[in-house]
Amino acid sequence: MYAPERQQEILRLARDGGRVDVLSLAEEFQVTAETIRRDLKALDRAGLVRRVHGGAIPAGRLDFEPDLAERESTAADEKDRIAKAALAELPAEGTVILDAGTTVARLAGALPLEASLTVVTHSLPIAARLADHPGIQLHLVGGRVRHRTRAAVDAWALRAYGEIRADVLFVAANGFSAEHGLTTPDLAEAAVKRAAVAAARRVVLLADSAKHGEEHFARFGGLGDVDLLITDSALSAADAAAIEGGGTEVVRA
Amino acid sequence: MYAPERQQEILRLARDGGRVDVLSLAEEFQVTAETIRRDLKALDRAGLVRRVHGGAIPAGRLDFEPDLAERESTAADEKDRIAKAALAELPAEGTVILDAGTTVARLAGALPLEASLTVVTHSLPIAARLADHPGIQLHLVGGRVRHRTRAAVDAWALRAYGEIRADVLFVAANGFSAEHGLTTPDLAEAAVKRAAVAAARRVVLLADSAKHGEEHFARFGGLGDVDLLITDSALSAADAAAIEGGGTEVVRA
DNA sequence: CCCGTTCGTGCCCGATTGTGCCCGAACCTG
DNA sequence: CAGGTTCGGGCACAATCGGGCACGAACGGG
Repeated sequence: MYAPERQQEILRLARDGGRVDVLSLAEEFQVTAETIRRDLKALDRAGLVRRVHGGAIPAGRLDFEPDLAERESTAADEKDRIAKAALAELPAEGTVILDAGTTVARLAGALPLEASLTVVTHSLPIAARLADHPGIQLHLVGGRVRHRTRAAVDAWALRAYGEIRADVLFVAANGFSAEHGLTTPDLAEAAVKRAAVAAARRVVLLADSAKHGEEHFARFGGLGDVDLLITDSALSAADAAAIEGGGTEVVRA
Repeated sequence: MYAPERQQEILRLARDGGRVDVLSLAEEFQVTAETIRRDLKALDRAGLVRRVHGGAIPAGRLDFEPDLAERESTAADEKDRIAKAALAELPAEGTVILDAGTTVARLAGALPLEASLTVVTHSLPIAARLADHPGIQLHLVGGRVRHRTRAAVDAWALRAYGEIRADVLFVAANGFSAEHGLTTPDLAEAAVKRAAVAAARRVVLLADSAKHGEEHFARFGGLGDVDLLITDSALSAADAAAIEGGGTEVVRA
């Protein structure tokens, strides 16, 4: 039996039973658990199942995002501190744009209940989190929704950002550096980020220090577009000074 | 049972019952209270429940009037049957628009995992539910988000629906009757519904029989705009016949 | 026909995760 | 304010994970 056949069958079993587990599958297909793990990883990357400890669940069954709750726990502390520090950059009143991303989602969750703001976002999880916040006027930016990031992209999103002007944008990036600027793996998302940057008077980049020096496929701006970078204390003082030399203020939370 | 499964189930219990408590959950799932606390913490971090001493309550239900919640749960069976019946109206492939509303949300949750569709919606909960469905290309309609319904309205939404053409629209209404047509309490939502109706080749109305004869502030169309009404068996045969006389097919699930 | 490359798989081992237990602190209730 | 309940952080243990390495089969160019 070939690997793709096996994966197809695993997917069928997962959908039929609502769940599969590594050891039973290994027994069933007469292969080792490692191979099953590789299969599940492949299916997970394809977005067809959701990997869990010990097995997998077919995608679409869960209506919450485990990664938002726990998978980010590796850098959760840094992200929390960054989000906390970002609160200080919120205007007392006015309009802010929230980009997609777990750190920005933390910020959204940390918004004080008495905050009174207009928030614009193209991120589905962030919108869901803010929808019942009493003081927030929420504007959702539409578009095609990418499965992986749950963020809206493409024409509708670009046009919406082209029509507005916000006081502050909180933006995330998968990689940032003085040389290569701000990068992210997906072109469509990069385009939306670029449009959001253009729509904001002030740009605040939220990125933990692990992103520094990283470089991904799509570039959506340079550090010169960023007024303030909020990162964690693991960014070296030298790197911070280099960035500040370019005119970007740096906060190490 | 995997942790995410348990958390999903806890979330369901919380939404159904309006509340959950740590000890009962520990008993129910045969784990210790610590584990339940961790689950609740994860759900709390994801913004899906709100943690309280001794348990948790589902997020977003805080401002719900109890009688509204109760009415919702009493009609749950009907809504489920209606949603099930609506599945038969899905095209094998093509584009469908999903309006906001609890019955339509149930339809969204009941979409088979192997479905392959393009879905357009302006409802935040429905979008969240479909965002990681592997076979669905999801397009989100943006706009101002109303707190109460978590649906996007106003200019962006109207323009988006003005630009598309879908095979089927599944629409909800707070009231429907041959005389007064389709009504809902909010003008802005009515405008969006009207735009959605105009964007679809076929209009399917999902409404339990309690909505029949009800009349609300904003009217967004007549029964003549509806090709098919799916309701429950409590709608009298006479009423059904009257509606069918107007050219609208009626299914009593 | 040969041989280097690639891919799938199995094995090993340190790292991670989920869960339970414990205890001081915080919290409700009366 | 007192007493019991619940919380949350720390620790431990077992299961699982994932990266690295090796082996063998299939493939393809010379």
